[in-house]
Order: sequence, then structure tokens, then C-alpha cells
Amino acid sequence: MKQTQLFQKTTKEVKQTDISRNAELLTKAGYVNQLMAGAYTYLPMGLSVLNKIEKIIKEEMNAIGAQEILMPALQPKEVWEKTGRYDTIDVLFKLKGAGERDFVLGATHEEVITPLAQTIINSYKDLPTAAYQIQTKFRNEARAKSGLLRGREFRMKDLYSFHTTQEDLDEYYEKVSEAYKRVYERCGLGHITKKTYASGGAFSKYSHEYQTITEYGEDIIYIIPGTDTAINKEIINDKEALKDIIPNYKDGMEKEFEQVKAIEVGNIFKLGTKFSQACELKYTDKDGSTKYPIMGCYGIGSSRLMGAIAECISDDKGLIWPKEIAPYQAHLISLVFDEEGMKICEEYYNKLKSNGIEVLFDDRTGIQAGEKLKDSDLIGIPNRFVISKKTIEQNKIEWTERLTGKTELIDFDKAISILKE
RNA sequence: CGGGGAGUAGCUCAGUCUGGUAGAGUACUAGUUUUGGGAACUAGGUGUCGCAGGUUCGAAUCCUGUCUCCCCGACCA
Repeated sequence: MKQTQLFQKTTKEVKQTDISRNAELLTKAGYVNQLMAGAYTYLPMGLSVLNKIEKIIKEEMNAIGAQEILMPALQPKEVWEKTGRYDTIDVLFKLKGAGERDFVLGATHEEVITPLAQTIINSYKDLPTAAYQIQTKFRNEARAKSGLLRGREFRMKDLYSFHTTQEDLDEYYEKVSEAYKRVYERCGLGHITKKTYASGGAFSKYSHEYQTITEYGEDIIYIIPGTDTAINKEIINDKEALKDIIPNYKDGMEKEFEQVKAIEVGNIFKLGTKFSQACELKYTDKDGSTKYPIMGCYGIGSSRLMGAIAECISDDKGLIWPKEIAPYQAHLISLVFDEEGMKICEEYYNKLKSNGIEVLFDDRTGIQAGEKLKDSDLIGIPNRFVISKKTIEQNKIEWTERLTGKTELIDFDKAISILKE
């Protein structure tokens, strides 16, 4: 893509009061644009990053046998009354449709998938099974904030699994847990994301959250020394839980744990039969008896994850996208402005493209070198290739790795091989 | 939902205290010169001063109401 044609621009300044790092960087780099508190437009490169994150999530979900579906975001009031959550979820968006009919915008989808599952699950032979979707969710947050970290409209992957026994759910739950770990690793957050024990709500003893450590997080977690797991503050005073979670627990030892702020980038719940009972989802077991499937649900906010990555993986110059989610692998920058030089840049650009490399070409003219280089740092594409008078004279290309800042003059063929790694 | 801050040019902001008819930087357009870390000069267009009402000869400025955004807290199936 040529930068002169991109439906996206960098900007030097953002409002002084907007202090979350992800909002500042993503807005400056032009990846997102705020429509209102908690609702953002994703511009081409922003959407590209989001899509790549969601692609990773899909791959990991597919790998554990979950199947992708898509459910409506617009839902009737009635399914929510069945589970009693029409009145208990205070962030539920409620609206009137034609004929004064009451609708809900989906904040989560147990109410939709559980009745749906009845059309598929009739026998123990239909179990276990699992389906997920990635979709725009709506929550009427009293205070949407922190850029992509807490939106009123946001993207989320939600997976639901159905089982005949608790053991089978437990086993699948562990599989999902491993898949989640891979997602965060592939997104570059593996080292600062902790599997965190949290209260299970009405459904089970504990749930697990995936918490990425950042000063801008809303949660406080306690890291269990020598592990990559943590405990959410909400259960840190529950002695029974601590005994359960920590091997060789000694009274008061949690006070020594490192305490950090973190943002929840995923959670996994065991639901038991709460929803299958409420929605009358039943199957016939081997012995002919009627039973309720045991359910699990598993969420990852993909847009929040993108915000967390921007928040955590960046430096004073701007964003630094991990390779797998970067909008482009190469940022080709022309620092020559005569016709002859531009021709050479065009050739490089076309060669990169014909080699199947995702390349953004800064073909803007009449702009100072400094501005182009600063923009490149801000945008955060992993590899920068500069073409200037100097590089043309030597028949080389200048490669800079965004993460390390390491710069080398290399042959063009080597650039191709670096990008194909 | 409680507390605090803010809404003025595409963007970032000054001007509001002390009322007098709209500003800067940046961006944009044309031209000339520049070109490896946010250039220089010349010329040019840019506004319901968030919205509604009130006071006044006159309101961006004072008063009342209201909406929105940001921050802290509460909340977070």
C-alpha cells in the first residue's frame, strides 16, 4: 500500500486530557478514531491489526476443536428474562423496536447459544461439543475509558462448550487454558500475562482470568512466586481459596506476594448447568435418563487485547507491533525526491509485493526525512527499509529493526530473505 | 452513579477573571528554495466560540439549564 493512498493519517497531537497510552499511540498513528466514549472506528491498519489478532484466536480455537459460528447481536428480551439476567446485568443495552417490542444488544451470548444448542444436542452422542464466535459486543458502561481497554462497543471472542461430565469439562477447560496461553504468546504478551484465579461468581468455585500487567490496568493481582499464575485481589482474603490454590500454603504468606496492576484480557468460566437448566437444554444419556449438559464459557476481548498490546509493547517513539500482528511486515521509505530516485523506489516496492511481502510504501514527496522517520517509528512496523541517495549509490538498502533499532546496509535480496523468515 | 476538569478553525490550544464584533501553532492550497530525525519564504481559504434560554446598546466572555468528552472513585454478567 502506498502511504499517499492510505485512508489513514498520523497526527502530531492528541488531547492533553487523554492519558491512556494505547489511546494516545493508536490515535496518533491513525489506527483508530474515537466516535464517542467507548466506541472507535478502526482505520485500515488498525483493522488489519485487529483482524490478525482475531485470526490468531481463531486458529487456536479451531485447534482445540471449537467451531466458529456467528450469532445475532440483536436479541429479543424474552431470552434474557428466561435466565433472569434482563434485570441483573446493569450494563445491558435495552432498546425498543417496531411495535414497541423490547430488544437487547448482546453483552454475551449464553442466552442465545444455549437454546440454539438444543437443536443440535439431543443425545450423549452429541457431546462434547464447542462453538465460538468473534463479534461486536455491547455493554452500557457507566464509564467507558482508557481507549480500547473499556468500550461500550467492543470485539470479543466467546466460546461455549457442552459436556456430559464435570471431568470432561475440566479436561476441556485445561485445553482452552493452554490455547489461551498460546494466543497471548503469539500476540507478544506472553511474558507479562498471568493466569489469575478469580471469584467464580455464581457458577463455580473459581474462574480464571488472563491478566496482562500494566500500570493502566483496572485490576490488582498478586503473583504467586515462582509461577506464571496470580490471584486476583477479590479473593486474596479468602483463606480457603488460598489453601486450595497455593501448594504448601502457610498462613499470611500472600502478604509477601508481588502486587501489580493488570488488565483482564481474557477469562474462562465453568458454568455448570446454570444456563442449560434455565434454557431447558437437555439430552438423553446412555441409560435413557434426561440430563442437562455441563457448560463452560471462555472469552477474549480482541479489541481490548489490541489496546493492551499497544499499551504494553511500545517505547517513547511509538508502537512496536509483534511480527504476527503487524499491519505490514515492511515499511519502505523513500528519502529521494527526484523522478529517477522515485522510479527506483517504485521498483523495490513492486519487487517486495511480487514476493508476497506486506509492504507499506511511504511515497510521500515534499516531506522532510525527519517526519517520515518519526512517522515510521510511531506506526511501529517491524522492519524499516530506507532508500536514499546514499543507498542508491551503493546499490544497497538500509534496514532498521523497529524493536532493537539495529540498522544495517544490506543487499536487496537479503531484505527479501529477512522478510520471508 | 458521586467528585473534579474541559468543550473556540480539520487537529492542538490561547482569549473568558475585567463584555466591545475571532486569534496562534499546525494542517491544507499555489509557487520558489530545501531534503537522513517533525524545513524557509511569499500568497491564500478556514469558524453557528457544544446546545438552549436569560441579562445587556452589545455576550466566546456574565447568569440559568442542558448535552458531550477526559480524569479519580463506584460498578464490571
